[in-house]
Amino acid sequence: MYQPGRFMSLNMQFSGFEYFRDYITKYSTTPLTNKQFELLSAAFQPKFLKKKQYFLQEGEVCNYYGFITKGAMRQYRVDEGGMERIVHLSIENWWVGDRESWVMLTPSLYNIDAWEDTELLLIKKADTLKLVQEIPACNEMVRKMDEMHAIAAQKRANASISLSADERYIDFAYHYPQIVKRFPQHIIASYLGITKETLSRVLRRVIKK
Amino acid sequence: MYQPGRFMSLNMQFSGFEYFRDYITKYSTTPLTNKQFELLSAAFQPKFLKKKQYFLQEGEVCNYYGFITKGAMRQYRVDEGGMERIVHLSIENWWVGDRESWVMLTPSLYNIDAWEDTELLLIKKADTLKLVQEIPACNEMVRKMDEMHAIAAQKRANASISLSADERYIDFAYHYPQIVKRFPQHIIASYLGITKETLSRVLRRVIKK
DNA sequence: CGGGCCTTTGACTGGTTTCAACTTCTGTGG
DNA sequence: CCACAGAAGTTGAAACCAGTCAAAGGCCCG
Repeated sequence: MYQPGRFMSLNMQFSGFEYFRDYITKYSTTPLTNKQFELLSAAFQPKFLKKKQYFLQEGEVCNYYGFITKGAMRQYRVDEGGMERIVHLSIENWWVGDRESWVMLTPSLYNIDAWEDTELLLIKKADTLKLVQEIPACNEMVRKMDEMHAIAAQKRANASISLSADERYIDFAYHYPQIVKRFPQHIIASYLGITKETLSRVLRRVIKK
Repeated sequence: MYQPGRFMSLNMQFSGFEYFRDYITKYSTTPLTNKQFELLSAAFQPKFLKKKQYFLQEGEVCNYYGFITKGAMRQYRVDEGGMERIVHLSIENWWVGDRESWVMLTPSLYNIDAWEDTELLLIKKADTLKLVQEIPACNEMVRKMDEMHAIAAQKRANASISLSADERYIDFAYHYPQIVKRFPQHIIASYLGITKETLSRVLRRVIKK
């Protein structure tokens, strides 16, 4: 039975696959050879999620990481009061997954689901280890991603500690306009750690200017 | 003129140098050979800081990272109102440095100084790149440290967004009792993003239980 | 003993949350 | 194409948590 190369088949299913190539090459100093890119591509499998469908549920171990080629997803936990606390929002060209569970192999505290119909490229934990060892550019990319992730988290902590609700929204909307457009207000509010009512009032104030 | 190996000389100056070896080996799956360990050691230089002395000042680029073998340090920035906002506290067996400046080679927004008399092992940016390339265990260690760092930063961001002052203190004191013992309350308060007065009241409430 | 640093306490203020009611928007099935 | 239900956003009033300011007390070290 004839089976086309994984790379080709992926390419045909996802118009967004080229974004992925761009993303990879952007992060590595030495450009990937075609050979390496195919090796890389072969490690990924496509996945479709309909709106509201889970990518990961609380208690599961995050064995897959996903690169979003189309759609929008959210990561959140449910607090004691039953409120959904958003900890992460991601759209095209971003990764999704629970980093802590992924790295430590512990059950996740979070849920991740699709906010819109979404197309993903999935990679298994074991396969990343192989890739990182075999492709230097890949190793470098992962390290840079971790660094960026840490820096971003640091900034977020600083923001939530020292900025007012108004400032926090303005700052976020400035840096991530695409995200703000893509999700409803109450989701953004939750991500910023304020209530939807407060965000509504913030917007009234901010728009005035 | 006779010059003993770097490793030996370091060993003699720092009783805490063995902690460093433990630290390294703990993080790498394959144990280091003596050869590798010497190579590693040669890249580090000892440094002493007296209490209040700066390791890094706002505006400088962080070209060195430090491993603390003895002492305690703080990283903070000064806000518009002249308040010192602590962003990081570290003691023996921890690293110090401004990750963002270190990674991006941009001027730091932070100050880092010694809270107690401190002994450090310093490494230069360029040397880390070499080590990471030449010693696989080193590469692995750096990646794991990045991962841990990213996870910790994430947790801190979540805590500062969704926990009350009481919860934040309890959580922090539970996870980092050594740090709490080592610094005065107003420093801990600043790190948690609350005022010293609030922390004082928190403690009164918490101790009651 | 005095001075600096740290902590505690009280009164006041303000930004945010909470709760509840109401409006607007949107997509779906009859 | 309208009707309607569910989701999203708005508004007001009351309660609350934490910040600010000011003053006093504790503690340690020279």
